[in-house]
Amino acid sequence: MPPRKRATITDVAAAAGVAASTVSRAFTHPGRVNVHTREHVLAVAEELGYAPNPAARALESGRTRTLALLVPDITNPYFAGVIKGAERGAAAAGLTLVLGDTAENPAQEAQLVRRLGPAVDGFVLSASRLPDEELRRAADLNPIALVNRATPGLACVVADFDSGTRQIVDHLASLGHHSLVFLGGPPESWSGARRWAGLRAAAEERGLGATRFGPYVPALAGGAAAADAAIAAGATAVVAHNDMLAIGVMLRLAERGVDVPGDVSVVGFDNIVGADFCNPPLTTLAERTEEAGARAVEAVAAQVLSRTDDPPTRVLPTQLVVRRSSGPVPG
Amino acid sequence: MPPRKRATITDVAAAAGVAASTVSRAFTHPGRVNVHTREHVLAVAEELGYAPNPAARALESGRTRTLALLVPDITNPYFAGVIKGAERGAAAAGLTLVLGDTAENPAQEAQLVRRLGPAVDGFVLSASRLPDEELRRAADLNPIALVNRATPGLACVVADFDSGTRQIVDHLASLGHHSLVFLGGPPESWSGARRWAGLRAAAEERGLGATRFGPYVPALAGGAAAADAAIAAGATAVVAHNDMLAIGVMLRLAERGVDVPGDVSVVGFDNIVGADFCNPPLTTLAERTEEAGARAVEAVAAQVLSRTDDPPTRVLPTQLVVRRSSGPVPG
DNA sequence: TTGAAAGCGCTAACAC
DNA sequence: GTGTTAGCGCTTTCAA
Repeated sequence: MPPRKRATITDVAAAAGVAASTVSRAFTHPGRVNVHTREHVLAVAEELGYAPNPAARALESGRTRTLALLVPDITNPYFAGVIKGAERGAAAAGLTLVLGDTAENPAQEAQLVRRLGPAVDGFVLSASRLPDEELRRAADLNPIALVNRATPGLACVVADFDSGTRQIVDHLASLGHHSLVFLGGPPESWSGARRWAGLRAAAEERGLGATRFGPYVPALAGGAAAADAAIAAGATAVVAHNDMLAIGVMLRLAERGVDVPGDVSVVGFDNIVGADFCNPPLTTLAERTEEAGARAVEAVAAQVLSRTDDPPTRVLPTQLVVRRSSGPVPG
Repeated sequence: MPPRKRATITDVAAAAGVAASTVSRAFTHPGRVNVHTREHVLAVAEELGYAPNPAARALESGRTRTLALLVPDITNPYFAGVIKGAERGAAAAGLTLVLGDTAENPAQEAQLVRRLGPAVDGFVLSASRLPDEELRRAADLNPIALVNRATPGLACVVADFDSGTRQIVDHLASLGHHSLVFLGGPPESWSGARRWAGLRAAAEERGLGATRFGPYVPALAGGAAAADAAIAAGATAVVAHNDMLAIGVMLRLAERGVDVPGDVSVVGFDNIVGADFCNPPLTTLAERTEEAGARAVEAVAAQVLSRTDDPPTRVLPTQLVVRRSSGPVPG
């Protein structure tokens, strides 16, 4: 069964008694056509419910006016902000956004990049799991911007983890803690590595001890093992790979009768929806995820217009949101 | 600046020493080409990094192998499940998913439908705010499936609110409550109307009183006003339009020293991420949002293949998840 | 089994 | 200011 028939530019041209090219101009170069003809053409188009066929435009121009955003897990609230920001940025630039879920799987990510490549003008890759080399190869075919992943030669938007981790360490130090335990996430996570590196450096600077446990599943479910390890180690302050893990940790701590923040302070990363209403509300490092998404789209759009040799890396500020899960060291 | 050059079918044909049509066949009708030629062609294509241009295919066939999913608010965790399910369904059918955020705005939704129409094979509209008539008009041009919205003549996937609301009322009745207060969401919300209608009917059946307050903003922020109204009315059980509102209500109740569930029981709708870790964990009606997304995609895909006169309405079961926010009536 | 040629809807280059 | 024409990359007749 054929798709419903839509009015084409020829239909409009015939109905308006002009050439197809005039209809085309009326839409794309309104200035280059007589005001009267244009209005007439637009009226006829409206009446016929005509809308230009993007596929045909794309074929001619090589531009699809479409961007793809690939995220590891659409349901992860962290990416909701990135998606929202990218959506907003794309809409502002008159671009369509295609969304892809890579299921945290590099192979799936590579396949999507390959398959979507010819259909889009560029990619925003959020928390990409692809090796640097593969990213660069993909960037030869399509403009790419990375979110929370830095690869030399590619446009990147990253959170300022150096400042962020220092804020966390300063906060814990000011509460009298002498050491912290980092509950790590997936080993391949670029931002996970940056978080730990930053914490470690800041802790050393401040004379705090810092230990890393894990890797744990960066989800509620990963919290039990992480919390048990932290308890066994006698930690007074734990910093989790992300908020979901942090909340999972607090759930387990409560289950085991450990008071937060009385016995243990808990800090997360991301400031997701829910960090404000979990129990106790979570102290966490807020990233500007929406802005990151929007900026990444901008970066790709800019590269579409003029290929840059040295695309920029943008560092977005981070801010520690102190809630009730962190408090003075016990004793 | 022109987009990067990609290998075209002609490049592959030239490199393989065959005609373009043979390359085309090697990809689309593998059976109709000599095994040797095909393998050779595919090898050359692989080497050149060739991938068929979807825009060109779409132009010829009128099929884009792309579906659009429109949601009122991407960041709302409720829609994360729908998105995930739709994404999965689309991937399974070899379709690309385009995502659009309508910002809860009917005009924006209409514009997206219009603009995306020629670029996609069909739409999944989640919690559409469009009037029935407009939906039907859009359905003349593109196959459409609705999620949690029923419009005669269109394919719909809806949650079983009749059963769901009965489960809620039965649960409250079994706890000894004599009446409930419904804290309503947006007046245009189809599912909001269904929820209230169901609660009301079930309450009457069970001999419980049921009152509706609102409308409130269906978000954390709407909770304060809603909670205050419930307190003023002396409610022992409140059912909120959705989980975000319910959690917002609990936050305000805690602030005002009202114990949940000691003084007031709170029930939500949606079972979002966070309903399990808010304080206290929320009793809520779980919908199968992922399945809804996947089924809706299936429904659209089926209509693409053969236009049906009477597309089906699918009702998905709902299940009350009892957590600690609901308890025996006080006194 | 394969090649040549036409055409999908649109835009741009070139006439007039 | 507007019409004519060619061609974007691909699939699909139609011949061979």
